[in-house]
Amino acid sequence: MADALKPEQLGAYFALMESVNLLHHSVEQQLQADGGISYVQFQLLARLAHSTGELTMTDLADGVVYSRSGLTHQAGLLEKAGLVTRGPCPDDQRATLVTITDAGRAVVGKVMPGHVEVARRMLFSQLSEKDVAALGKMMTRVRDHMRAQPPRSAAPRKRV
Amino acid sequence: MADALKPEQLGAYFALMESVNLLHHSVEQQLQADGGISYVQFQLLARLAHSTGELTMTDLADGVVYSRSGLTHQAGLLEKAGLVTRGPCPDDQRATLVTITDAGRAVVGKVMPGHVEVARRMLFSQLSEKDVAALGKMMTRVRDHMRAQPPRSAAPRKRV
DNA sequence: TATTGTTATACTCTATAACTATA
DNA sequence: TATAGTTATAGAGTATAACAATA
Repeated sequence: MADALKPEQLGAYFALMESVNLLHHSVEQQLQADGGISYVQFQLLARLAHSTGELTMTDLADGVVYSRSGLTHQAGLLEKAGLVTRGPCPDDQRATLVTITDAGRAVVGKVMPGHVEVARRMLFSQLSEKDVAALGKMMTRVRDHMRAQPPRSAAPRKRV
Repeated sequence: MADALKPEQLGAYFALMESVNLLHHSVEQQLQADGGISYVQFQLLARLAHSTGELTMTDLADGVVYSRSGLTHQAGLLEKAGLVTRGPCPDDQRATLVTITDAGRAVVGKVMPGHVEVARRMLFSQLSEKDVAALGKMMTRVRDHMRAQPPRSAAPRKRV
């Protein structure tokens, strides 16, 4: 039942997608250069650093990664790099508790200034305070809506 | 010389990145399901369809792909799928002219309604007309700035 | 000498399915 | 029976470097 988007909407949509693509690309480069990590890994480390320091795999996955195996893979890489450790979870024997190490926190700290620099140079230099406030409100609303949306692992049209 | 971002900026930044990630992910799924193409391929086809129908590889790459070989690869896939053809360019013997086929236009047409539907459901349902206008202005400004920024292929800190 | 594009190659990310173990 | 996580594997995307041809 969806007709075409209004030209304004279409323009906003493409500008949004392209801007974030470009930003994302620059951020990936910066993170790789300054800390040898990807944006996904940065998100995982940041999430751990901002919590009590340890989270279960499932908690860690939410919103960052779209498949269990993908997270296992990334957690394995982070562990191999010494940035996190994995151990049993006392509350639930099935779960794995991921803990950020001092080295992990150090990487987050090392990477942050450059990360902020990129965001500032590419994004915030072009936005007024009002813009930022408006953008923040909109995107928070949008994000919450998206997170709520379908069961998060929407069925990908399987046969059978 | 960059200090930490203000909390508002940080919040806006992360909400923006996560929203677009989620949106991008949904769009990829929709495009794959409805047309068997990726978002990058959609962008290339859309760009061709909205131009005269044929563009040189370099023109086609701008803003969509970050390496020559990546575009060659994608163009090869599109050609194999019968969605574009590649031929010599009369103006410049070095260049390759990429032309969208009827099948290519058909795929764009086939995929559009679902694409719009996703954008509407995930994004525009949460935005007022004013929001869209503001977002469009901001992101257009940001995109133009990003495109202008460094020489587009910023030197990736090589050794030697 | 600079630019356009391709090739070969290698690496990363992601996803599916099958599996183990706990709840 | 459902959930948490891992493994194996396969597929797609992307980038680097070396190369050929033309400007």
